[in-house]
Amino acid sequence: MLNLHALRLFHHVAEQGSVTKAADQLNISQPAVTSQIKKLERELGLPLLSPLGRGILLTEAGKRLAAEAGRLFALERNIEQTIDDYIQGNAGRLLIAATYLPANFLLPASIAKYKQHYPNVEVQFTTTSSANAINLLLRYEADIAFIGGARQSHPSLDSKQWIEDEMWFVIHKNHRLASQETLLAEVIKEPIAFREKGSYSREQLLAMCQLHRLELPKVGLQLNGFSELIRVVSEGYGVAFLSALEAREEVERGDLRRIYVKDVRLTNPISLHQRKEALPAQARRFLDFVPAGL
Amino acid sequence: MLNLHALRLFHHVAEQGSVTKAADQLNISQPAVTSQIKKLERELGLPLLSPLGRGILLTEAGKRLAAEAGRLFALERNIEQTIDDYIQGNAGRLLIAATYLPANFLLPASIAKYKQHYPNVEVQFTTTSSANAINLLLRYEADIAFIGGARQSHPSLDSKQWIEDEMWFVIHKNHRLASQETLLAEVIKEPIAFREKGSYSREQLLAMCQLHRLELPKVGLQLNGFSELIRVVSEGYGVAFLSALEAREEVERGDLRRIYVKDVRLTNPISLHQRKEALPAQARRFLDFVPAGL
DNA sequence: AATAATTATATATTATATTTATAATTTAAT
DNA sequence: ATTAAATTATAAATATAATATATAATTATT
Repeated sequence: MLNLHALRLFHHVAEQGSVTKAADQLNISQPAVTSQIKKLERELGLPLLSPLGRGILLTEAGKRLAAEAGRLFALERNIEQTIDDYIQGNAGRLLIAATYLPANFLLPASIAKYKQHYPNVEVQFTTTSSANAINLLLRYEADIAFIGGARQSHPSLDSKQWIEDEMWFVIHKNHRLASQETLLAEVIKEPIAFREKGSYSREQLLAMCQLHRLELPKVGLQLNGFSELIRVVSEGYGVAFLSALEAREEVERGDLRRIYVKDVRLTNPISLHQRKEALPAQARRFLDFVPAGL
Repeated sequence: MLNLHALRLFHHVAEQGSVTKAADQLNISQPAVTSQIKKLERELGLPLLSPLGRGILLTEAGKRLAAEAGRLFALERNIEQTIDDYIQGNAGRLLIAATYLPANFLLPASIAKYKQHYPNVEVQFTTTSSANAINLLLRYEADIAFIGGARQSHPSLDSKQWIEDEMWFVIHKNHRLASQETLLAEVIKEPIAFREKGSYSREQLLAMCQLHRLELPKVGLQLNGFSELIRVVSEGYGVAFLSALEAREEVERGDLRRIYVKDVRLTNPISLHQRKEALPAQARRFLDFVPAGL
């Protein structure tokens, strides 16, 4: 096990060819340098310097050791550079977890812009359930998580509201309710195309019916993804209750129309989660590319 | 400038996956390790470890740093090995200086044997004047010097007598004095083939004549190398006064004959010189292959 | 709930590196 | 030849840093 502190001082002495100059460069006193080099010589059992006039000369062993020390401290500088790149967020990994809504409608644009600015950062983007996103954060397998719907959280995480998306009722453009104002009681007379059990939209809608003391709507269809849902409603079957983000494109294109349900105004909260410790630079930089929350 | 001490402890922690095990391995207490790692985290501004149950987990930055640290400490072991080879005398350089007599008649056999045992040592063998041999020692451009003739020396060098070679008078095999006993006074009536001015044999012979209060011999021929000298005498011209080592082969072959000069018994001392500090292992090992002095 | 294992923290102690002052050596200058 | 300047070496005192001890806090295991 080499004495790397003493070796560092020796490295400077070898480079400068002088104990005094090395001490100046190191901002320590000359005797401190002499003493460390004597110590290194004792530890190695090799003479490294020999006096030459007023000054010193490297012995053969000294020259060889200096060459090796040069390699070692070059590697050290290399590592420092790597660390600095990492700290600056110019290298390393960016670990993002998200649920399907932000993963599909909000983040892709941000990730693309981020990658253009930080091409050397390896981006790992995981779409998963909100519960698993939390786990990834805790296990350091994600640095930030974007979670839509239910406000999942955890005591050792920091969470904040990010975007509040409106919930929309949508229907086929030729339906009599298309673009009409009406009430929830009217809407649930129509067959409803639902997402899977436990999904935020489904739970919210059922809760709203209970609140209004209405009969629960009949589950006309149950579908697993938002695009399947939209396709079915576009084909003319029933009403869908979903995030504006999911439906906006179809509505703007005119394939679907909203129903303006006056007595229901629900939103789908999307939140941002991270560990309590300081955010890694990669994630911090990424957030610069993410549209600000409301 | 990395804190290489703390980095070393961190390296062990990363390798063991445990602060406690690393402390055991390092033979220091567990809090010493924890404290150094906290210090490193502060210095780098990066979290390296995070608690995981009872135990720790490397952060992303920790994993990256551990990989870099692995490279650095592997290089350290490499250097240690190089140093050890050097200390054992299995690598490095062997720097020998010698004057022509040991360089030609004594050392070549030793160097050959040494090289067979230590093929990885670079041998540098310089034939030069005795004064320059001393300089090479002082400038660390030689580790040992074999000097024939005048007993050169220097206060900061250790010198010791090594071999005492006899001085011989030799002459052509058909000469009337060939293999005869006689006196110096008789010999110097013959023409003498001399080496260059200042050479040991020439000075010694002239001093001997003065001591015996004889007229100085006439310089029949002056030659610069011993082989030229021998060739001339072999061809039948005059008497040569030289080291037994130089003449032995020719005498044994019968081309030359000695003259046994009863009132002159001179020797050519060959001495061994080194700096006062410990001899490098390469030179120490080499001396094992050198025939012991008288 | 109790125990064992592990890391974290606080304080005291020890070890180590550094400074200050000065000596010794050598070169260069007068 | 003396003197002055530059450099490294040495010794003692000081400052800094690393470590040990004791204990707390956390978590997994029984």
